[in-house]
Amino acid sequence: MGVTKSHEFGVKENQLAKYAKALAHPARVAILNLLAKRKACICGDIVDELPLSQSTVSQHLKELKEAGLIKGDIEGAKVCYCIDEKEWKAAQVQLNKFFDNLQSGAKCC
Amino acid sequence: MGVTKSHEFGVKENQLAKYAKALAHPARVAILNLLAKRKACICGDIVDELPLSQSTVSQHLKELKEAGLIKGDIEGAKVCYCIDEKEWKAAQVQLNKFFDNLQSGAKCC
DNA sequence: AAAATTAATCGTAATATCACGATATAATTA
DNA sequence: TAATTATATCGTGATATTACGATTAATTTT
Repeated sequence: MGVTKSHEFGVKENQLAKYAKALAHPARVAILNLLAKRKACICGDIVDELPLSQSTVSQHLKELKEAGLIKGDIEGAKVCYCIDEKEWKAAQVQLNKFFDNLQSGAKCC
Repeated sequence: MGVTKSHEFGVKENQLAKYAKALAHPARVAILNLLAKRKACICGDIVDELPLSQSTVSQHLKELKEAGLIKGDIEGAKVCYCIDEKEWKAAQVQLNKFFDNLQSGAKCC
């Protein structure tokens, strides 16, 4: 982002932005859909499902993990990724709270 | 994003990613909070509330407008920004559908 | 009409993101 | 043990984002 001023904003705004950022690319949305529907969770299978290289998928998985939305379990040579249900629900609740804040009534313009 | 492959993904994934991207910066979250709570809607007032320059705020407003979440009404020399309630609710519904897709039950890892 | 206010846009610098191939590392199989 | 398989990481190029000051264009005020 180039010299971002994230630190000038509150914890809540940053937390919400962090979740949103994790969802801000269709590949990551697609990955989360696969995990959510348990159609695939082994890294290699996810790679097979997407039109991206192994290294790119690995990078997206890393971002999702850093946002806290998924976790990776090492199973021998393979890695099984799963949605972190607790964080997942926390993200949903936080996003909903944000959207519910819309105050209807007298329009200002 | 450099040579992004968004087009390789479905309309739904891209739509969701578009909304998420709009929320992916704390400044835009802050702006939406101001609009939602009707604390400010005149561009200049929004600028006064944020630790960013006028041109930067204007750029963020443009992105929110392009995502469809807000609209701007010209009022003489000033511009009043408002949340587009229809699109706002559409975004909330779509995000919720996405989060609700999580299938619980037997863990895969 | 001239000066001031308001907001968008332009140009640009710094940094982040996306994507890939190549390589490294670790586990499995032959 | 050697070869194979699975995944992460490194290095890099292309593009996007964030931020700002300066400028522009349009209104409003003086």
